[in-house]
Amino acid sequence: MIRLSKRVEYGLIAIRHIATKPAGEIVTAKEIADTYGIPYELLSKVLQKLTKSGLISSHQGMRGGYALARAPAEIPVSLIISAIEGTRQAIVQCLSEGPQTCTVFTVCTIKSPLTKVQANIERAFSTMNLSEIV
Amino acid sequence: MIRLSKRVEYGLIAIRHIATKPAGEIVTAKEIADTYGIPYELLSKVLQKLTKSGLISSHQGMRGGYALARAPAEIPVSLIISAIEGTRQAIVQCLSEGPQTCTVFTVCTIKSPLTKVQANIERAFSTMNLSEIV
DNA sequence: TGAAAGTGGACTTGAACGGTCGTATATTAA
DNA sequence: TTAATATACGACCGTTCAAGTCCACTTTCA
Repeated sequence: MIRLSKRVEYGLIAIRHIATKPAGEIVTAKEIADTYGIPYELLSKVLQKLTKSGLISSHQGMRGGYALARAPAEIPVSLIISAIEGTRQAIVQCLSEGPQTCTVFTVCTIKSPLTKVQANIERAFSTMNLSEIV
Repeated sequence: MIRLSKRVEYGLIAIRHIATKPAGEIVTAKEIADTYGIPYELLSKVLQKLTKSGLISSHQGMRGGYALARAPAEIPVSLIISAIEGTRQAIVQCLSEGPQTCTVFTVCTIKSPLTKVQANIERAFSTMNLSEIV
């Protein structure tokens, strides 16, 4: 009924993998890709997104790799998802776009009831953090 | 971050529209399509799905149309969604497919934590019914 | 009988996603 | 200083899927 993208799936697996290591230990993208059979190039991009969002830190060059940038308890699942998917999207267009761009805004009737559902979903993702996944 | 399909969106708008009418009154697909600016042909198929699932009843021929088949309080939003989307899908492949088809099953580590998130989402949709949307 | 309504299959199109390739850049060890 | 190893990043491709369209058929009532 509702599905996370492969990117997010890979991102969750990867960041969890990093979190299982002793704090500060550096993990390469290749190690993660090999361990879980994830396409290396795709995983790289996901990790780069997580880096840009400040959830993990990257270290270039030889002996480089990735490490957590925060404590696992400080990383809610919702942040991981929005970091990877970029534009945060709502369950219906009306909720994520401005009212002026919604074609059926004046007659749209399901908007307000769905905000409640939306809030529930958001909470489902934001109340769970990385420390609970490890 | 997570989005309902247009079909579901149209379905919710439509069934809500039907629910606002006096019980037993018949509403045509054309009326709904015109009112909300929804493509008629697409809406028809959505309504057909809702009909096949027994949420609404259809009346063919002239002066035909659709009416609710149950009381609004007996129609949870989750049923509307699954009626339209057909196969109920999980947020990650692992949860909806059998374990044997999941390529990373043996090493997949995020499956069990995500079942909790999944359950929360399901509950968000199943606890709300049509009578609360009208 | 004809107009109005639902039924249903086939098709097109566009965007998004998963995945790949190639290259540039940074860092470290020898 | 150089070679190896790692991330960074943009361009590209193929497939899939959702949205939308078209059209032929059936049913019903006036």
